[in-house]
Amino acid sequence: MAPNDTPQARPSLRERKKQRTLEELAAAAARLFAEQGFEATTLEEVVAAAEVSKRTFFRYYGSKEAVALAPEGQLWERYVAEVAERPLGGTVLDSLRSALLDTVTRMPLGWEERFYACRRLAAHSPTPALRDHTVVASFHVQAELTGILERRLGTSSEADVRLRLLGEFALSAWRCGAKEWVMGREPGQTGRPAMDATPDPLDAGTAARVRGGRERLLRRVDEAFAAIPASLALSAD
Amino acid sequence: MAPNDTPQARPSLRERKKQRTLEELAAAAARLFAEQGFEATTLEEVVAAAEVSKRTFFRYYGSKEAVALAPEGQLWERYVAEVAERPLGGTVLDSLRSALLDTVTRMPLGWEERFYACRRLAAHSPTPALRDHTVVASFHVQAELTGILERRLGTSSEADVRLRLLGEFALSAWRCGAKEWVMGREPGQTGRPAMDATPDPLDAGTAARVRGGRERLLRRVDEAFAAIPASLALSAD
DNA sequence: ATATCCAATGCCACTCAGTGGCAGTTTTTG
DNA sequence: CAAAAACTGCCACTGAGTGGCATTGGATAT
Repeated sequence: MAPNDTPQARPSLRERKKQRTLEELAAAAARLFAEQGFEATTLEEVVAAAEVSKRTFFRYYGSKEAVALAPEGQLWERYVAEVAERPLGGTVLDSLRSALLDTVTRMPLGWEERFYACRRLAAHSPTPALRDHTVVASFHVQAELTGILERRLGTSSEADVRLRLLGEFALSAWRCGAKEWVMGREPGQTGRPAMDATPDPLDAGTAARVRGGRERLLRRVDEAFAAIPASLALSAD
Repeated sequence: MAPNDTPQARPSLRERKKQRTLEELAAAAARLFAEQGFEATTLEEVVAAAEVSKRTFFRYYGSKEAVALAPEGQLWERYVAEVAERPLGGTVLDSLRSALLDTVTRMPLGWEERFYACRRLAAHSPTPALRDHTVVASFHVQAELTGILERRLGTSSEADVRLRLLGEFALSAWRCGAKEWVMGREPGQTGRPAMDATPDPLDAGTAARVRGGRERLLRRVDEAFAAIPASLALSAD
């Protein structure tokens, strides 16, 4: 039925246009939010810059927050697909970890810069709307993971609680690792700020070598996963 | 300076009035939301029922969601206070667990019914607004816990990641335990629904013996905490 | 090529949560 | 009792998000 059963499966013109608007919206949003801040920018401005109607915007993104965090959304989309398909062996938590690391690794070129930009935007916003949205998004992922694992493991009895917990832990590790990364903190370092006090709206030029690139993000997340057992045993001096 | 340095510290008249409006708002909201649903009820109706202006409402609650989940908010308020003050010994996770259980135990009489009502409301709402809010709220708690623990333990070096993870785990266990509770699922039970299919808006009469009361909630949360180590080791058949 | 179909878009009016500002009221304080 | 401070009400306003309907423009069949 589809006109393109060709091995290379060129997406139809219509699909390509949709993809283009999707990206243009994200790009326009990223630019405007970076320039003026998230709350100082209205949706009207974004859709005007992307040359679509406000009504159309909401057919692509669920909210103003969603488009601001588009890079993160892309990650989650691929992550759940990865967990749903990859063969899983060893402990489930290890599977979730390696699936996540692989997904990050395979994200398109330059993704980490866009991701860094949106996380930084969230971290520096006066209102918590964006921060809250990242949390909520990671929870939708957790819920999906739980469902997938139930299906793939034939969820037995009270293993149920354990499965839910696993999803939580995987996302906890991600949140911690990602947070460490955006804060640019070195692992064996103490105290809070640990980076030159730069509340610069847009870091000038290549100053954003993006906190050490994607490899460092991977390392941070990996460390967070690895720290899980030790954290459970942590006791008060 | 305060006019009441009396041992019994009677809160000033002004304080008592504030407390009253706070409760009246929560009560009016709970009633209307239960009757008509969360999204079908406008804020105007709520403030009319409580006989305050909309402007005043926002001086008491941060959002429409916040007042709907007021019982949960009360819990968190007391929980962070508890963690901040109680002496902590043994593993940190155990401290977080027992602090949470104690806090639940000491909540005012009838709290679990209001809590159950608002959780059920969230679970049955067509829009995810309330569900999302519970998640966000638990994260603000997690952030506060992390801060408190840093202060109390003199956060050393990379113990930082572990601390953050601990906060996440405590709240993960809470979320899982509370979810089990509201779903009324028995621990050694399989499958999804596990309760008679009752999407009844208000369970008739005392039908809500509230899923076994507060003790069962405590047990569920305790079980979730206890399941943490086992979940880490869970492997694919 | 032309007629047809249907997905995607644009436009418009609308709801409603949430905010700023200021004037009026009540409690506290001296 | 007067002045200060805290609290409230009213009103206008912003801006996100939605429903409905007409219109455009790829896709498809003849």
